[in-house]
Amino acid sequence: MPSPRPAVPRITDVAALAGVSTSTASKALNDTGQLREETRARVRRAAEQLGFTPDSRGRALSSGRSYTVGLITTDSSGRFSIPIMLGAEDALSAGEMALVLCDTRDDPLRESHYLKSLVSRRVDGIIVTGRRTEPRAPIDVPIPVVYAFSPSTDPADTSVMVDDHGGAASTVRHLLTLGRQRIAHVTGPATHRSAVVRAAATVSTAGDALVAEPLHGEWSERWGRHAVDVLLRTTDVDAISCGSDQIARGVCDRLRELGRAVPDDIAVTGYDNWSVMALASRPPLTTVDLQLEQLGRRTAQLLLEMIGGASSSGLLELPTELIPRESTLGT
Amino acid sequence: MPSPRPAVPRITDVAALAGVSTSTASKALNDTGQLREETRARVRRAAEQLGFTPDSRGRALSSGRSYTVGLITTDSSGRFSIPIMLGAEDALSAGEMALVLCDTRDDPLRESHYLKSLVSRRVDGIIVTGRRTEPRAPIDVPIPVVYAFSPSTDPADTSVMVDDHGGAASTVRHLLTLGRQRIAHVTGPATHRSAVVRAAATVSTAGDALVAEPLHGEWSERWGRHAVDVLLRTTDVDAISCGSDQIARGVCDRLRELGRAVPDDIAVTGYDNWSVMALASRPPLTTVDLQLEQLGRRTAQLLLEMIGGASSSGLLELPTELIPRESTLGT
DNA sequence: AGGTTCAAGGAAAACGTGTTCCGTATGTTT
DNA sequence: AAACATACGGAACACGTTTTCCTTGAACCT
Repeated sequence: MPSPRPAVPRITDVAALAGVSTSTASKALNDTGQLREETRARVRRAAEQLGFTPDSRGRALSSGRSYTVGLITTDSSGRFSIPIMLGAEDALSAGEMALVLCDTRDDPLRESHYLKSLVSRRVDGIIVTGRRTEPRAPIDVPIPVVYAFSPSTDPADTSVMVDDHGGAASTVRHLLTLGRQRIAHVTGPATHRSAVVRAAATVSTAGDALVAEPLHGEWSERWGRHAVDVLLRTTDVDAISCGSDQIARGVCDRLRELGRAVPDDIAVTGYDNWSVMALASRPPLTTVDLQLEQLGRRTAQLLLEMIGGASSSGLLELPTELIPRESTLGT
Repeated sequence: MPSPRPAVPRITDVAALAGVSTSTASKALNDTGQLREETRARVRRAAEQLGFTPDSRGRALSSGRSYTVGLITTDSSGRFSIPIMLGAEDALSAGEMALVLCDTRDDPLRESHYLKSLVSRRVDGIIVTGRRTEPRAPIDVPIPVVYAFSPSTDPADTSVMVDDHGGAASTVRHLLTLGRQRIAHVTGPATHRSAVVRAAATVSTAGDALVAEPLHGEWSERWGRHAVDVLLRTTDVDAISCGSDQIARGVCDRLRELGRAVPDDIAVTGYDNWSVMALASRPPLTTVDLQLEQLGRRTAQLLLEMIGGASSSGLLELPTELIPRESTLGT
C-alpha cells in the first residue's frame, strides 16, 4: 500500500466543482469546442481553486505525442556538448517540450539501451550529439532525428554542424587585415577532422603568407609551448594561428617567457572561445566563438519542424563569430 | 491527418499473434501471474517477431508512476553541476528511470515554469542543484525532493553536500605532514560560503602554522598572482593553500615568475581538482577532488529510496579526496 | 462420487486525458 | 405556428498498459 493517495486533483474533480461534465471541463481548459465564456470562466476558477495541473501522461496517451525529446550524447562532460544541450533545452522548453538526457559514455551497449528506452517512452524526436566533429554512424529509429556537432555519415539525415572552414578562414583574414605577413599554424592531431579542416582553411586562405607547414600535436597548452620552440628555431613569424584556445594559451605563455611581445612582435589567435582559456590567457585571446548554444537552439528548431512533418533538410553549417581581443589588437 | 499511422505494434498485436488475451500477454512479458512456461515463450517469441516495445505512457498511467525524475539546476553550464548531473543520470538509468533536464538560468520565473511542467508530468521525484554551496530556498511540490551541492535552508529536507570543512582540513594536514611550518591561505570572496568554510577549516587545522589571515579575493588566476605579491611583501611562507585550482594556478605562475621554486621553496595546494587547471598548472596541483559524480549518484540513490517510501534523511556531507601531485611532492 | 484445491488464462476495469458524436434548448426565419 | 439553424454541453470512446477479479478444467483427497 503506497500511501493513501497523494490526492492530486484530476479533471473530473474540477468538472464536479464547476458543475459540468469532464468533457466540458477539458474544452474549457483547452480553449476548444463551443462554450459560453461564463462556463469557461467557472471551470477555470474551479481549476485554480483546486490547484489543478493536467496530467501529461493522460494527455500524451490521448494525443499520441509525448511532448518529450531525447538527447543522446556520447560525452556530455565535454565542453562542446554542454552549450549545445543548453541551447536545445532552451528552445524546447519554449515549446512546452521536455528534454531527457542520455549520456552513453561512448559505450555502444549503453547507446542501444538508451535508444530502446527512448523509443519505449515514445519520444517525439531525438537529438544526437558528440564530442568530436567526425561524422558518426546514424541511429536506427522510427522517429525524427537531428545530429548536432558530429553529423551523421548518411547525408540524407539532418545534421547541424559548425562551419569550421569559415571559422579558421576568418582568423587568417583578420591577421592579414592587420598587416601580418608571416603566419604559422599550430593545431591538434592530424587524426582529428576539426584540426585537418581548420588547417586546410588556414592554408588556402593565407596563401603566400603562410610560412610553414601546419604543425600537428595534441590539444594542450604543453604542445603550444613546445610548438613555439620548434617554430622559432627555424622560422621568423609575425603571427601564429592556433587550432584551439588551449594551444594558443600555451603559445602565449612560451612567447612571454622568451621575451617576445604579443601581439607587437607576434600576434596569436585561438579557437573555440573557451572563456577559461581565452580570457585567462595573457594577453586575452582573439578567438573564434563556435556559437554552440545557437547551434543547439537551431538543432531543436529543426527537430520541431520535422516532428511537425517537415522532411529532412540535409547538412547545415552554422556560421562562427570572430572575437577580437588583445592577442591580436594589443591594448 | 498526421500520417496514416506509424504502425508501431501494441501489446494487443502481440497477444493476437500469440493467440492469447492482452492480459495474458502482459503477464507473460512482465513475468507475473500464473502462466505455463510454454505460453510465456510463445508470447515472447511473438513480441520479438513484431519488434514490440511497450509504450511507457500506458505503463505510467496504469502504474501511477512515470519512471522519470526531474533535475532542476540554476546553472548547468557551471563545472560543478555537470558531474553531478552525470552521476545522477548514471544511477537513475540503472533503474530504468529517465532524467529530464531543466536549466532555470537563475530565473525564478523559469524555475516556477519548470516546476509546473515537472508536476504536470507527474515526475516521481526531483533533484535540485546549483552552482554555489549557499543554502537555497526549498521548492514547494508534493513530490520527493533531494537537494544536491546547494542544500535546502530547511534542515528537514534531504540535502547532499560536499564536506568542505574536511576537504580543506585534509590539504592542511597534508602540508603539515610534509613538514611545512609557515602556511598562508588564499581564497575567494568572503561573501561565498565555500570560501568562508574552507578558510575556517584551514585556520582551525593549521593552528600556529598559519602565518597570516586568510586572503579573500575573486576566484581567478589573476587574484592568485596578485595575492602572491601581497603575501610575499610582508610574510615569509613555505606553503600556500588555495581556495580553488584557478587561484592556485595563478599562485604557481607568479611564484615561478619571481623565481621561487614550487614546491621546494613554497608548496601550493589547490581545491576542486578541475583537471584543466590542476593538470595544466606548472607544476601540476595537489588538490582536493570533490567527488561530484559520486555526489550525484548518492543523491539519486537517496531520491530513489524516498520514492520507494523512505522518509527524509536530513543533511548528508560526503567526503572529498586529496589528490597529491607535484605542487607539494616535487618530481 | 463429491468436494476441495490449484494452475491457467480471459474479461473487465482502472489510470487521466482529449475528442467525436449526439441531444437539447434557444433563437431565427418563412 | 412550423421548420430550421445554432450554441451549448454531456455520453461515450480512444489512447496502451497493468491488475483485479472470475471462470474453467484438471488433479487431488476422503
